[in-house]
Amino acid sequence: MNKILTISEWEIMRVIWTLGEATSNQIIHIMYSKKKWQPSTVKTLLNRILQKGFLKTNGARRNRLYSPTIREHDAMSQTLQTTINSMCSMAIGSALIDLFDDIPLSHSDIVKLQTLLTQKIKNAPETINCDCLPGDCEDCK
Amino acid sequence: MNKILTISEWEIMRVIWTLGEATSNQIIHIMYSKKKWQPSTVKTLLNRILQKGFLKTNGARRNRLYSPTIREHDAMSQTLQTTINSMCSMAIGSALIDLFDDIPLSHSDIVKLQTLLTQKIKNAPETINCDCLPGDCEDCK
DNA sequence: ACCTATAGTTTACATCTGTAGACTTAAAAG
DNA sequence: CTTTTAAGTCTACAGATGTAAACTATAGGT
Repeated sequence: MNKILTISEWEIMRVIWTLGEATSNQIIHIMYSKKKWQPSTVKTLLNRILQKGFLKTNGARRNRLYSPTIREHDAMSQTLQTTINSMCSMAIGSALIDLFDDIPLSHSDIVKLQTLLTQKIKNAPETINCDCLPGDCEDCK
Repeated sequence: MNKILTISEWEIMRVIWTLGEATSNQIIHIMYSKKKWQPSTVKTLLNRILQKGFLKTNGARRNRLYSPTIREHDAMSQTLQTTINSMCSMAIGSALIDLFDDIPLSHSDIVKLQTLLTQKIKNAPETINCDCLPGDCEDCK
């Protein structure tokens, strides 16, 4: 599946991931208090997400339960990966470093990240090549 | 400016950032070899980016030079930040950790990241709260 | 068994995106 | 000076997205 959740769809998915499963009614109420979205908006989004395959239902004709078909975690990585794939490989590192300044990370996240980096540095290349131009990019040296 | 570059627009921007500035003709050729995009496609994209304010021109009526109004770096952080803002704060950390496994990072990027984390861990909170439901999220403990 | 409220389905519509052909006009060539 | 060529502008069009009203049918109440 190469579909991608949009920003609005993410808002819906977040509440379902958090609740584990939910009825449209629940989601409608939550989205109203979070965003003042109208019931129809939520219903439309729910169907679109269903079509994209990120949600499934228990099949009930009424008070149907919606639940995720993918872990939040995996969806996040996927979405971020897609975004990053359209950017210059050479510049990703420093952009992420910048980003990290603003992103709230828990103590344990940081420890995990440090462990990962300690591993990763062992085989890290000296430089990452720019892949913005066809062929070799002389300007990137 | 709260505009965001789309995936296709990123492709164009990447070459301009790499070259510093460029004529439409240059970009047309490069995009043809990279993506087989037709000249019109590039022209349209160029204008849309201009309208969004991420590019400016030198005003020439012909062989006009296009150049960025924002650093690649900053555009990257901005775009990633927007994406991340629609996700659960609590889950970002571990999603990024996952991501890092696949992202190529240079030796020096990793060192910088390590330095940053060493700083960041000093004031890191024990946990980051989930912000997917309105009010306090009991399910996230 | 009948009514009603509401969950679920259809339709709507403006804007954005991806992709590109057609048209205009002025710079370059002859 | 006229012609040609190509850079820049306009138009196009299907599909995605954000946002929501209108419609339908049935589960649950009386």
